[in-house]
Amino acid sequence: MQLHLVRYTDPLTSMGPAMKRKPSTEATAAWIRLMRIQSRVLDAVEQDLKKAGFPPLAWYDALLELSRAPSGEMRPVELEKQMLIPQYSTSRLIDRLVDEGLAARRECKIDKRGQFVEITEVGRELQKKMWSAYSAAIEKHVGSKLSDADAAKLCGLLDRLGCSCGEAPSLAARDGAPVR
Amino acid sequence: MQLHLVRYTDPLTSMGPAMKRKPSTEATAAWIRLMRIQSRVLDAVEQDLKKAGFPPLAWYDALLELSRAPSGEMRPVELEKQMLIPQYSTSRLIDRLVDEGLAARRECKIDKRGQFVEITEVGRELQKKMWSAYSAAIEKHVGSKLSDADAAKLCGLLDRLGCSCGEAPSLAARDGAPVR
DNA sequence: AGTGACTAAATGCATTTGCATGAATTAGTC
DNA sequence: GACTAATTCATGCAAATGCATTTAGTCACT
Repeated sequence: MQLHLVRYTDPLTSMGPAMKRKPSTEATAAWIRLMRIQSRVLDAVEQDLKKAGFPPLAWYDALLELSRAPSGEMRPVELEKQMLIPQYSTSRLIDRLVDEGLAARRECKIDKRGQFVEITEVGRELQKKMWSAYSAAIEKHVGSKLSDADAAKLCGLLDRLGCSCGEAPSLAARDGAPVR
Repeated sequence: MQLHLVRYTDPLTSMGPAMKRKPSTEATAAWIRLMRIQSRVLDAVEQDLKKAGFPPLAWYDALLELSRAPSGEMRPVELEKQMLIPQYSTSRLIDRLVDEGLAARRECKIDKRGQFVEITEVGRELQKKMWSAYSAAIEKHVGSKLSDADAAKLCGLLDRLGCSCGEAPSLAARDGAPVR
């Protein structure tokens, strides 16, 4: 349908060595759905959490990662890799967790550039409380709209776009769901 | 519809007045994938556009909506509804488009509270140029990883989460892909 | 016409993000 | 060991975002 674009709008497209193929209507539709639905569902879940008086989801993700780490501590760099967020973002997220008494910075003796971040008891408790509200929101906005079989299919299709998202499903579902 | 909900009853669920049903591992896994993959794919596409020297996707969406509107103009409120972004966000987006000469504010005679926003020739050109890069990015990050049949399946599954995202696929793909 | 409820859009202010850079430390190389 | 490159983390600054409020205009009703 957008053939006319290819045909005469853009001579650039046919020139470069970087040949630009146009997506099928199906692919485009999938892209749109992926963007719109994700945004809606995420919004809905975050709103639920917020209404219940909880901090943003990113905090949960960080607390979950920390709580899973051996002895509840990890390096910021590691956290950064797990959460797939930029370095400065991690740094500031940790700032806020520390400010709220949910985590603490510990000196790192083996590498003096770095540090360790350790989750506190309060942090662990918050993570658990949040999971209760969070899981309810997931059920409400995802689980209740899809059979398990369909959810699994959806996973499979999405995975092909990202080439695996790291974590085994069984692990992920054990006591929480990291997001980004 | 959601028979699986009724199937099992754990003690937790049947306790509170606020019935918190836990999601299945499949649902949780789907949620995680939806969040992570979307974020990755969106990032990848936005990066491609940025590297090509183009403004953010939101600009494209707005320009596309405007270019589709009869005589290339619409009310901010309408744009807001189409794009599913907050009112203040629309207001500022328009500011930026106007600053760059991509759109112009027009007086609205029938309702003096409001206004019309009209896309300029430059705006239309930018929209077309962006679509060329944008569509290439969609093909690269979505189309090339999924058969058309699978893309269609993915659409179907996602649609069930959001209960339709407004637009008919054929229309959406005609000359662009609005995102949020 | 006057009042109050409502809608369209803009804006002030605090918070958050993105980007680039800086400071400290470690690693690699000769 | 001295020098350069790479790493870990923090931060200043500009831009973007979210939220609440303001301004201006409309509408319904009496």
